[in-house]
Amino acid sequence: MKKIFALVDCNNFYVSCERVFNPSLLNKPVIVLSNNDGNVVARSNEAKKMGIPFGAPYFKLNELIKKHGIRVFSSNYTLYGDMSRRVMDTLERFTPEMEIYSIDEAFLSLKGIDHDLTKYAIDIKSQIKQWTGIPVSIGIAPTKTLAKLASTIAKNDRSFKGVFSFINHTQINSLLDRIDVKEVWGIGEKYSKKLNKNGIYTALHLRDADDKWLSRELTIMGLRTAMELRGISCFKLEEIPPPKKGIVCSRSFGRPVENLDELKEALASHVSRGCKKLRDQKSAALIITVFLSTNRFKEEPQYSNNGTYHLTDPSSYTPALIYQSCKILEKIYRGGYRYKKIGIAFSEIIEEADIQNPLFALNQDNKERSRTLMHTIDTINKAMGKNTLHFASEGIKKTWKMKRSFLSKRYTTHWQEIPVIKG
DNA sequence: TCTGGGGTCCTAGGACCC
DNA sequence: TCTGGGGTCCTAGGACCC
Repeated sequence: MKKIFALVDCNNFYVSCERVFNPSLLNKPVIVLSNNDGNVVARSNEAKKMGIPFGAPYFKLNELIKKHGIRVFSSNYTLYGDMSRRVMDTLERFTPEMEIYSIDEAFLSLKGIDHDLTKYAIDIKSQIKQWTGIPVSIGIAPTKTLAKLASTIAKNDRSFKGVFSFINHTQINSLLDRIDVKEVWGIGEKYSKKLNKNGIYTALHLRDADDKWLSRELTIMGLRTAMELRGISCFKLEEIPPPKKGIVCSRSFGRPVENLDELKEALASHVSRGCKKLRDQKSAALIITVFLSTNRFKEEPQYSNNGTYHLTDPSSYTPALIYQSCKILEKIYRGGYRYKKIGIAFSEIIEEADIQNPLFALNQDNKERSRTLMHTIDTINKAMGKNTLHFASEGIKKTWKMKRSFLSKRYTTHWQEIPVIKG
């Protein structure tokens, strides 16, 4: 049977989440900032119309914000993560096969749905709106790449009311010819420039480009993208997310940090989060990398470096990894610089099931104890809230923590912050 | 004063081996 | 003086995504 994909894409997701719990934001320009209140990562349609680009640094927008009364929010990932889960739970009721592609997007397989596909998608859309308050756009097509484009068409052309399907469409060529090639999934800035230089400006041009040229200039991935535009499916639905091959945890500081002990605190809390991610996916790492850097936007002495340590046994045991990463930090740290960011990366990640106990492990008891300790901490934190228990090395005051000056409440996950309806 | 964080895949080139 | 050929593994870097 022919494949049929639907891409469900939440409109301006973070802004929409804020609006669900704060209706005064409707029809107003709203932006949401990245971690540390750095850049704009989500914009309402009104904000987009004012010409605020994705990624604009917040501090450059002061005037515009004042002039137009733009509402500003810090990223509230606790809220967005929970809203995402609600949207995905709703989608799951409509199809057994689905891939959660990102916090605000999911691919569905509509193979075997025998009623009118567009009508079905309209039902999905209104159900999500009703149950979660989040508006979505839905694109339907025989390949993922076309489904992505279909959802963009659905979003941008109001006459489609949020749903567009390429299936059995008679005007595909003229539609593809109206889409800039850089809108195509997999074609970024560099590739679109290269394509333009060679006379390829639209999705239609890319579809009809020469295969050999494509695979030479854009690698096999570019060729696959063109194939997908032709309706030949090359990217399948990934229903079960594969375990991560690398895990990175880093943050920039709310203020410059010079002091080694403060860097260690920040590092320890990143390691702690990273180890939790390892344990959540039932895996352990063999390689730790620590990296730190100064603020590259400042005209002041710059330094960045990283250091790596290979563990003898794969581990996800927080205290051990904090210890090792601090040793790495001591090696790469140079005094006299104003640091902006520190982070940790875990690689060579092994699944727990594949870890063989070393033949002559003398410390089997210790291992068992470590595992129990981690499990206990994770369980308590799950029940009582993140960071109920944490390691002393992560610090108490954490004055280096990221800035989040415009944080909304955690409406859906904390009893104290639940919205109250006044009668 | 102020510029995010976390991933994936592919390729070229070097090291090393027979 | 001559400067093989093929294979594998690893790494760094480049491209992309949200």
